[in-house]
Amino acid sequence: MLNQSLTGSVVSTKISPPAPAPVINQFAEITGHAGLIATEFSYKKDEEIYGEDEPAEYVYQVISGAVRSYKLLSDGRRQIGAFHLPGDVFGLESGTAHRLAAEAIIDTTVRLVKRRSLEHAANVDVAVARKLWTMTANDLRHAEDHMLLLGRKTAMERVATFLLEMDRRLAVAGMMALPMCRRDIGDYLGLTLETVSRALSQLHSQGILGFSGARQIVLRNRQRLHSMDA
Amino acid sequence: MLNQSLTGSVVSTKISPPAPAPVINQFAEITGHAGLIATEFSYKKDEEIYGEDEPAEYVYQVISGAVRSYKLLSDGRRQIGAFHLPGDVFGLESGTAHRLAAEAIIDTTVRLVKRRSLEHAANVDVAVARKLWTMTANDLRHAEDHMLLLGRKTAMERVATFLLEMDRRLAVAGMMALPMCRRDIGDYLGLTLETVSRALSQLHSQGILGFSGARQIVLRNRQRLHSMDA
DNA sequence: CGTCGCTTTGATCTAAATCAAGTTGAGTGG
DNA sequence: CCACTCAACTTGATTTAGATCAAAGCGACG
Repeated sequence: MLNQSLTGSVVSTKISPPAPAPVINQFAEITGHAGLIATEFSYKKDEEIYGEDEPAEYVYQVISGAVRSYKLLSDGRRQIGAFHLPGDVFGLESGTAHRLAAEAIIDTTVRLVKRRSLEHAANVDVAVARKLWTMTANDLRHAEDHMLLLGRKTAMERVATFLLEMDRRLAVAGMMALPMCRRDIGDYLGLTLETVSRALSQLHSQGILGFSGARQIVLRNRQRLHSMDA
Repeated sequence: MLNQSLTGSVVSTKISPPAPAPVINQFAEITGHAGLIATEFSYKKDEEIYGEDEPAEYVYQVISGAVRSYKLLSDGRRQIGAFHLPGDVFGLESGTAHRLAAEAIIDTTVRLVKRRSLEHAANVDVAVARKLWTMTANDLRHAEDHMLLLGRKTAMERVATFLLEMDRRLAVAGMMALPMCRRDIGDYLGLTLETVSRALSQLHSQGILGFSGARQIVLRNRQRLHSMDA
């Protein structure tokens, strides 16, 4: 398991600073600012990036593709805590181990830097330290919102919240191409895949969304969806 | 709402450094190290400490009593994200607003420091910055564990997990005195108060726990409880 | 152009919610 | 000190949202 994250197929390795990517955020900001060494790496669909409780050697940023972070119970029940889309940083830990496992949902390329080198940069530069704290605080905010969803929202409310989240995060030209299957959505929302499917069908029949293929969705009435998200 | 946290009954205000409290943790560590000004303050049972989305002027530490942090849906459904017990820091935000509301569960005394002064200390001292990050990361870890509970555990598993958590955090001489009512427990576990009560009754009838009053609980078989927590 | 994984839809089941009384016990006032 | 009161808790009866079981569609890819 240790170094498992290095067993995927190598695509390229290069020094980063002027990031070449369609990714314009925080992580490049940090790697640029602190002169860290970033490497690119790719994973096939369903490949594990790291396991739960595995030593946290690297911090990752999605360049292309999509990742799920999750916990498992001993009998296989799974809770997905977050989906990571292009630009998102994941696997950032304050301690030495990953609290959730991570897998590529589809073929995915990530940028990665050694956790130790980020921590070193944080010791030297308060702005880096601040950024790490802010990124963890953003993950916490998402988790707090998601606890409310999991503990108290109905199935329809959960699906509405999910659609609005994905619309915000990955809609291009008013359409979203979901990278994940119905089971992943269910394991994110604390529902079964059948319940997710039924909720989507109902929204479709009400004209609130349109499909072009099961995973290509257009929201036709965001306002009504907002009114359903509780 | 602004400054609401100053409308409670004042008990005392004093400069902190050599903390007089039965509380030995992180927060005193920071206030001592960075020479911050800490104030004590008290809240009556069910009094609001701050509201959701209110400006985060202070960071708090429980000296005595107990606090619930929660979110509400518009129709009143409530999700308690965490209980804060003596020694715990709460209300720490990386941004400028509180993401959850906080209320005293019973009469409670807290120590508080201005968020701005903590942030200033973090700009000067990397160790303080690191501590703030670690505290937020610990909250995130708890939230991640709780998402698994809320999304995937059965009612009995949730109650077993709750009992083991409270046993770890507040048992004295093998007995725990719960400060919160069944409804609070339900709103923490994503259950109704009746379901919580039934699960506790079942554990009682199986001899796994003993009661001396509804909120005084002795765990008689932690191992069986662990085997039920999934 | 066939196959297999994904998705949808239908039928049935069930864990937990809801509705509804009682019971208990901590705190109050006589 | 005792009795009263009221909120908290327990327990029972019934309902229900979502899970589970089952069987077609469909569509992307080899």
